Amino acid sequence: MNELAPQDHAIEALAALAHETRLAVFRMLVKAGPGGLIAGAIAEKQGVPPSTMSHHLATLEHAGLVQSTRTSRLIHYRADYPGMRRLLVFLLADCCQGAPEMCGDLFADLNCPPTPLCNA
Amino acid sequence: MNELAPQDHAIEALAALAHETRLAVFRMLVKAGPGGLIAGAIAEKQGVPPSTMSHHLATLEHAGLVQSTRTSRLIHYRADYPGMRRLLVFLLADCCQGAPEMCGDLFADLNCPPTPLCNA
DNA sequence: GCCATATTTCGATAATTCTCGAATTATCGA
DNA sequence: TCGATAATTCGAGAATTATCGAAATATGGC
Repeated sequence: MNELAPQDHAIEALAALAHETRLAVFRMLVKAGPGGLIAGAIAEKQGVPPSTMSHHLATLEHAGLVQSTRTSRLIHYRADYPGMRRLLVFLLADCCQGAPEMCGDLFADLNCPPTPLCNA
Repeated sequence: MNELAPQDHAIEALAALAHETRLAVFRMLVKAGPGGLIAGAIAEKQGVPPSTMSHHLATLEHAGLVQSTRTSRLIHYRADYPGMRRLLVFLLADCCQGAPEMCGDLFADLNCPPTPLCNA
């Protein structure tokens, strides 16, 4: 229903990540892989009350950075890879006209093992 | 003096970009190239009062996303390419452990002409 | 149905950020 | 030095965001 302009979508994602707890949670979920983590465990790990964490997770989900599914009483949260990818592409988009040196050969600065996926 | 942890630095940059006017200004400066733009012109182009724009530019500069230099009465602002690059590298860093498909082959999604710099 | 568990939603306060006119600083030209 | 221009800093009100306990919702086991 609510189709947002690309830059508004990006602003929402940037704002969601611009918070100590939420950024830590998102990175934790990325590292956790596709299995994700349970809401309660996330809150405990970060040392914040469940209600506060619920707000943060809702913010991340609304921004398209995480996804959730319920299995019985537990709610699993996992990183939304395509969503994060959209943000990265948006941020990289302006490199072509104006500043290719800003993002050219980005992977050279990462300590990535040279796997096909990461350095593709 | 004030050496910030990497994630705090990233949060500052993310927060700086998570604002309609500031994001528009930063993208404008990236497109403008190394010559940058004059403060007054930026404010006029965005339709905000000079004092408001000054705050926004200071926020971007403090976050390490733009730089300024004065030439006589004019202050030139330009995108801080290494600064933005640091943010991108930080955001990409977790791909290696956990989710390489999140950022692998990112440039395939860009409408970049296949210049060596952009697709390096 | 009842109780326990997992999580969210509500609601109210605290903290932060945003905005912009007015005052201030800096620079130049005459 | 004076006046004009460019931009910033100050200050205060408006708007937004953050926090978290209490109440509500959802699920499963007995």
